[in-house]
Amino acid sequence: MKTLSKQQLRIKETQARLLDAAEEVFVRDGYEGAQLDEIAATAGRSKGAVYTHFKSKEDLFLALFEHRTRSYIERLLNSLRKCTNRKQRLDAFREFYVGLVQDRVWPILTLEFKLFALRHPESKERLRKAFEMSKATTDDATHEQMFGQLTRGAKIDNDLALLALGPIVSGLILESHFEPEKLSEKALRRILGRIFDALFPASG
Amino acid sequence: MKTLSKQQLRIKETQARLLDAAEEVFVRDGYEGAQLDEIAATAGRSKGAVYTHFKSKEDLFLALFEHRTRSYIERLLNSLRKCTNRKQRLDAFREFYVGLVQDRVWPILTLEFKLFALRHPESKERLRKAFEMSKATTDDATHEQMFGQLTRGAKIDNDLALLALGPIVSGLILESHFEPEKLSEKALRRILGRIFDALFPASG
Amino acid sequence: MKTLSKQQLRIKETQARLLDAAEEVFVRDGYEGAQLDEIAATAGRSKGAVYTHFKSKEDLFLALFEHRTRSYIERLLNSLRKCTNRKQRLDAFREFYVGLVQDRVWPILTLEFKLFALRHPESKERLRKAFEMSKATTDDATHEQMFGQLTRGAKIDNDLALLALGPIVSGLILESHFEPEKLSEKALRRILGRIFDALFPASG
Amino acid sequence: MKTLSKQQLRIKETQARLLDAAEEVFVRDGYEGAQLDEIAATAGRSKGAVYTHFKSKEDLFLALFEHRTRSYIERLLNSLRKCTNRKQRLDAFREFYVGLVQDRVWPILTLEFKLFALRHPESKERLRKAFEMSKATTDDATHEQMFGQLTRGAKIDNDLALLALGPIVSGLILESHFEPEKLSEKALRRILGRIFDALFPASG
DNA sequence: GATGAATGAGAATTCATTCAT
DNA sequence: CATGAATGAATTCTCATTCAT
Repeated sequence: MKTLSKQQLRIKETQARLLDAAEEVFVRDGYEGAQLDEIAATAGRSKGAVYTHFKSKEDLFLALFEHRTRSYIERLLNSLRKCTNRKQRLDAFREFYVGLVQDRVWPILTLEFKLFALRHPESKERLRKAFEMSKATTDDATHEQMFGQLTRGAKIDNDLALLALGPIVSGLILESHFEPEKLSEKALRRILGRIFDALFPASG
Repeated sequence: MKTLSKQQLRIKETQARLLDAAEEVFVRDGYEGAQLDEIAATAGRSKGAVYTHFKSKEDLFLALFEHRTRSYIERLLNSLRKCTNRKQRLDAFREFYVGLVQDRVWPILTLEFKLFALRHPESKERLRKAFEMSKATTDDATHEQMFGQLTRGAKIDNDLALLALGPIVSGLILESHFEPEKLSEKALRRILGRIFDALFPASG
Repeated sequence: MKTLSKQQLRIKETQARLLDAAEEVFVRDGYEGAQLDEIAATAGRSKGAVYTHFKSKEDLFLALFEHRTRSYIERLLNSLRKCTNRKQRLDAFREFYVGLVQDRVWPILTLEFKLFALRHPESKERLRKAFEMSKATTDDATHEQMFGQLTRGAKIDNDLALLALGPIVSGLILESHFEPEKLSEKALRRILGRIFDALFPASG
Repeated sequence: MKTLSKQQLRIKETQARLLDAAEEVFVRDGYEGAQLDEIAATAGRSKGAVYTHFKSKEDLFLALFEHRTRSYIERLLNSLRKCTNRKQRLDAFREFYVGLVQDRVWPILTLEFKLFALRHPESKERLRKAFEMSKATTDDATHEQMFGQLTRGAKIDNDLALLALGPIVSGLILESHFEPEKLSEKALRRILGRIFDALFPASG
């Protein structure tokens, strides 16, 4: 158990504040539209502080992605760890995705990252690693624990479905901003649930 | 039927070129990242020409959205018009959505517009009208011609599903840029088809 | 004889103004210290205009060097052209260098360019070409017309002396800013004259 | 003879390291281009340490000038002190200047200081004192010891020549960076020697 | 004395927009 | 209608300087 000095605490806090502020501003204004000035101000720090901790706007953006990705994976793995049988695991997994609907931020940010990646081939490598990370959540063992032993064809379908879930959630959340009444949280859950069940029929 | 003078033809052509160029550049670089200079150059015109035809960058962007939206609606209505019975109509409709996966451009542009709308409340009104247009495709009559007479609950579900389809396609297309092998066009069609069938079970 | 349109004239004028302003400000403040803002203002143009005509601050700086180098060479060649015999030519040459003493600007700018070149190896190639240009003034023919047929050893010494003259003038002009009374124009001429004669003894 | 405590030794060392590092970086990058960060790093210290010992970047720069000026004067006076007659003294003096060509650093730094002085009238006073110091080397007594009793006119010429020598060396050293082969150390010595002899003919 | 996180003024550069031709 | 020179607001990033530890 390491005790952090006051300085180290302050540093940690600054970084956390900056990441939080970055998330808020990047989601609200998009990568290009976001101004470092505003991120800094939102974090209660000065512009310069951003550069003490991140090499550039892009670096901050990517660091944010990596950081949040880690959190989400952590969260998913945690809830999977609590499960004791296949059914529970699958339900936890289903709930994780369906539950994303409550999160107005991450799915949008995810779109932003993907669009960024599309448009900045230079940072492709770094983003690839982070994407990798988020896809690798379900290694073979975990996969089997959730879906059981599948035929090769069914396995491939499952993988595809896994790949598709995130983007689908993102798309839906984005749309819900324009039809908040029709695409209420409840409605989204129902749609997503139905899609999930259609994509993972093997889970029977 | 009016014949256009050479002058008018040139104008039409310039506008068409600019819209095409705008589409290419906006998709590639995003709204903020796109430069009028480059759009103009891609269209084989100069920056100034853009301003002859459009009030501003934003105006060009919105005009593009309206223009393309009209095309897509046109296309959908055309294929529906050719149908003679409910089954055909539903299939045409299904094919329209599933077929979008061939289009690497429009679904991405759609995301871009939505994100733009989210972040530019000033132009919300204009965008709302265009969105309206694209949603209104399926008025009650058309709706019934495709899905038959539905119970109120089923009708609502159907509406939701209609709303959800576009964003889902966009999300999937975007993702496919990062997993082009796994999310091949064929794979996307299969997934989308399955989702379509899950969302429109009434269509049986 | 080409007539320039009003537009072309304006462009020419802008470029000339910018180069003049650049010279003034670069000499006064040094390359790093010079602000584009001020150069633009001095030229009666806006910052943006600088970028219409030059790619960057560095580009402006280098363009200035090339431009001025060309002028000086032109001037020297012109006065040499008027000469009809060796003695006249040598005197013209001598006068050119000694006369530089009146110019508070070019010798200092020359130092600035050299220091810049030392510190920006990236643009070495471009600067090398300009330096080349200024050294190549005296090709073999011109050389012989001034100094006559020299032995190999004397020729080498002459070349060295030619190389040394410019820097010596620059050093002296710079110093004269700190001892304006002692290093008056007259005093500088005397010193330079004496040095010239010591370096070109063959000229007898 | 005071013995310094460990503390005091450390201070001395830090200052010496900082001055050395400053020299290296200022020469390499110029005053404006030099970054305190890099000077500190080169000295094996942190940025903060610079401010413990010097009030500002400018202060460090000026302190460096003063310090080095003192060394050079010291060195010259030392070699003069060893001499027992006029001829020896004059030779020592000549050798001092001609020998400067071995030093790629001080002559360039000298230019940097002069240019700085030109552009920072605020610190003119402080620089004037240092310049004074370096010029005052040769007080009347020393002067006479080297050059003998001169007529008023010859004395003035001598003074001018003394003033001119330094800048000439600086100019030549700078140029030699661009023509290292032609302006080799040997070539420079020869040119400088010739110039020296031309400027101090009285020394016969 | 030494550290380095934080500050914030400052500068180069970009780019949508205007307008004379 | 089309051009592109010119504008100038806006923005990222730099770096000397400060200060709590």
